[in-house]
Amino acid sequence: MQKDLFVYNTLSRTKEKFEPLAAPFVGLYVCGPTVYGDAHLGHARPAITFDLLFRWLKHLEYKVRYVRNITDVGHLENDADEGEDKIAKKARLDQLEPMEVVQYFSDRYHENMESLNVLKPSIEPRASGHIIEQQLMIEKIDQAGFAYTVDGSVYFDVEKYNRDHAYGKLSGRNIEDLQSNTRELEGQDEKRNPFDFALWKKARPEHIMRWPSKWSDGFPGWHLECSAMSTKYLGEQFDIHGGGMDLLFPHHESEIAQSTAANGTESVKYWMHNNMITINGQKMGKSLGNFITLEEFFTGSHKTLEKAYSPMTVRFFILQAHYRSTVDFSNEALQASEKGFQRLMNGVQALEKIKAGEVSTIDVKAFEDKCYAAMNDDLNSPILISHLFDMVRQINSMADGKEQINQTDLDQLKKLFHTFVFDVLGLRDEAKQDSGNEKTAELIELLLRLRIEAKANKDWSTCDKIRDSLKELGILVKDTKDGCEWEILS
RNA sequence: GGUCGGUUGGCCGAGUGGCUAGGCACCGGUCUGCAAAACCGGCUACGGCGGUUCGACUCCGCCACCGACCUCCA
Repeated sequence: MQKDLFVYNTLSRTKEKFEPLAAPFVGLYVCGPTVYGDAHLGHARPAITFDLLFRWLKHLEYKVRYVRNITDVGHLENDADEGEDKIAKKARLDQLEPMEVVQYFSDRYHENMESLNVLKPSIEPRASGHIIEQQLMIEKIDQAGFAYTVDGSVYFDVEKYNRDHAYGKLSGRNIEDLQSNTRELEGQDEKRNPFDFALWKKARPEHIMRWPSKWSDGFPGWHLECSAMSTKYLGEQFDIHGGGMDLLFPHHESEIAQSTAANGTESVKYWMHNNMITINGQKMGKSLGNFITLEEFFTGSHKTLEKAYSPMTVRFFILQAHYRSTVDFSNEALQASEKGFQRLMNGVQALEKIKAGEVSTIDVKAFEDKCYAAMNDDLNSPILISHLFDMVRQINSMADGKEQINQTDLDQLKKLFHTFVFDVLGLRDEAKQDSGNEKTAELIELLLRLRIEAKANKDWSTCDKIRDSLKELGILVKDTKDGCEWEILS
């Protein structure tokens, strides 16, 4: 009934049937954030995309080990020799210990992820905690003959690797093109070829993040941490590696080369990449300076934002586009998502109040099949959401007495709706959360009872006064056939 | 310049060789003391030019435009 999951594999550029290397176990590795600044909307995309995958795999009863790293070393600011470590740079500016910066932004990241209802990964390793593993991997690569050392720095010999392996297979490049297209950067003279990349870099005297090694006091190269940590926690071969499309080249390409060189085998079976979030049609990114942090979305404090957008609005907005499409940010789009999300939540609440009848005019089984089909088709969350909206309409019709449902179907529908809305899409009803205060709820109920009395007496002015006053407090009153409902507006 | 991807209605965003999602906005109707909500209905598009086909938004070719990557980037 659940059919098979198909995922788009960047390696083959096609959707492939997902078959774990060792079912029911699934190993999933995703490139996490570099913690030297607040997370922005772009960071929410892979987090939510792979959260969706994680949730779906678990729903399909796979036993998933989800590893998402935190990058807290490496990643040079400019180029290999002239640049300084991003973390170190930020630390010097703020007069903080590098690890203090890392801790601060890691905590902020975790808070953002919690707000977005992103599940914690099974393991969240830090690059700085795996220096030894990275050094050991360099040695393996060196022993295999794919590394060379120049003045305390170790480089990966791409040309040699390419003789027996296809460097560029993931990103669709070939070494000749790279030869002619790689920019001439300063201080690259240590490398045999411009496309070679560092495995270990000797630290200059002022470089404060450094570790001792047999080659030099230095730090590991950009791409190494993911290879080392994925190997450590998921094995030399594992199922899925995810990340943003912008990491495809050179990061993931180099990961493949490193792992293959070190272990002798191809490491990843399925490569999955989420697309970018754009703003005014351009990628939102740190380097372009056009990013809006998640915190700013939640508080509405960025000048581009017309208002604050709740975490669930942001999550829903992202889920309404397929993960492999770009999604363009705009206030209009966010507000459409906000309204839509509210409609969905209202539907969930309406469903709770439906009373079963004798017969069903609703096809619950067809609904179920369509939902599974959507998710199994490369996590097509927008299609899933469209089916949920179709069902919301039917739920509302039931509430209006225009459609009917029997007890068996009703139970099943409630279960399905709950599963897909909350467990799979990972949404949560924020209004419900806000009204968590029982006293508040009781007070509102009291006022509404008074209003119903006034209404019975056709005392419209009292009636409207209560409704209007509540609205000013952010509480929306909706009359129904036999009474009224209320909800807290965000 | 190279590689890859995109161009869908007022906006966002799916998708398929013929039956052409969904949300938001807008318009009309039902309901309602009024409003809101809800329901019903309307609005209904696939960048341009050729080609394949009984039939293309969907396949192919060319062109235009946009973007990503080629440097850290989610």
